[in-house]
Amino acid sequence: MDESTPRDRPTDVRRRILDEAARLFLVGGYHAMSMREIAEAVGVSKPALYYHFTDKETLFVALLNDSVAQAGAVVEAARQAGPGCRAQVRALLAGIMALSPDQRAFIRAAGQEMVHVSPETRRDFENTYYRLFIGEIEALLREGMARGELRGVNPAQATWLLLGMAYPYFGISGYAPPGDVVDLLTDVFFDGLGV
Amino acid sequence: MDESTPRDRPTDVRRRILDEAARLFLVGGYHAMSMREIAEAVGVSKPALYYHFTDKETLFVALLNDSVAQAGAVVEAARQAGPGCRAQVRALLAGIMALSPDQRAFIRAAGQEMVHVSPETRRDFENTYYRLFIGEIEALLREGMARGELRGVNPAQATWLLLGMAYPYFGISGYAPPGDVVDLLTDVFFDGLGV
DNA sequence: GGGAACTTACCGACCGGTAAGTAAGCTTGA
DNA sequence: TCAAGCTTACTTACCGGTCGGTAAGTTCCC
Repeated sequence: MDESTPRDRPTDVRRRILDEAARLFLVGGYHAMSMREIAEAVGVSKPALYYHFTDKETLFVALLNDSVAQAGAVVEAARQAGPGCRAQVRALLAGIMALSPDQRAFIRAAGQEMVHVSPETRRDFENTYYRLFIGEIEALLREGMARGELRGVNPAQATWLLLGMAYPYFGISGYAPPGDVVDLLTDVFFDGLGV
Repeated sequence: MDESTPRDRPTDVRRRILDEAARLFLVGGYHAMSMREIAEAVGVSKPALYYHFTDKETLFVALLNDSVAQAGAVVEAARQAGPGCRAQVRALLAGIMALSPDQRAFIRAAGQEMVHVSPETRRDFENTYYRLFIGEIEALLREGMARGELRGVNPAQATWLLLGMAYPYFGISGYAPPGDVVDLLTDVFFDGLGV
């Protein structure tokens, strides 16, 4: 199949806009992702961006949706890791650490930068985020509790505990977590650090 | 002592600038904290801000230093909570949860927004932050390990684990964590969730 | 007089967004 | 077959608005 035509296919430009926008977003958040800079980085004029996305917020939401879809796929894969909750949690953490550092940094930053979009957009996004990511983890832990594999906490608190433990490794763009972190976090979550 | 003079004492204006800057920062980060809006909120002209602070970055750093001093005081108080590491960790978490939600939200946001200041300023701040907060927690945990109260992890990893677990409760400005969260986090950190 | 604590009025840079024009390809009717 | 007309994918040039920051003047107290 012939992919290269003399003229770039339009989907290429759209894809490159998203890539450059994500790169700039990682450098300095929503405000660093200026429409002028994105256009320059892609090599098109600024109104070309507005041809592909109605405004800056729409472009940002497209980035967010890509990101949440990736995160959702990680949870879905963890669910397949077996009926045991511990194995599922370990697979979830392994999947998160297997994302690129930039992907993790993007997920971290995205939550903070939602203040810059309209309330309706934010609400829509948070619903998607909950449905595809947080809610799925919560369900996974709830089932583990029903099977008696966890104790002493409700599913929502357990979810935030688990994500919180992983959170420092969502840190800096470009920083890879140490290799044994998946085992460490799994062990602490289930067994603690006390002697 | 007479606090009210016909003319406001200059330290009052300086204090009010810091207060309004912090409030605006919490609404939408560094960029939402515009010098014009701060001036209007305080009820002075914009150049009055530049009389008290050389530039926006200096003002922001003053906010950060206030915040890190508060956080450092919490760690220092936790250290007094006894020779036992578990009691110290519990006191640390209790101290964090006893801060106002806005103070916690500020600490959370500050880390993300350091990208907007110059590299030298960031480096200076990170040194202070480490010296007064992270490093002190790390020392506290290292001493606990030396006494055999913790196992299976190095002090730096344990520090980030502990802070990560608390992190979800640094979340939204205005949200107070549930009352039992200190016990929950302490128990998970030392004993885990496994049956 | 002189300094502390401001004010008014302004600067250039950058922001998101748009109006209007255009080159290239695709569709369709004679 | 081939020109007319429409659509896609842009371009140049510009808009009003906000940003951080400053020069120069003013008021008030010691």
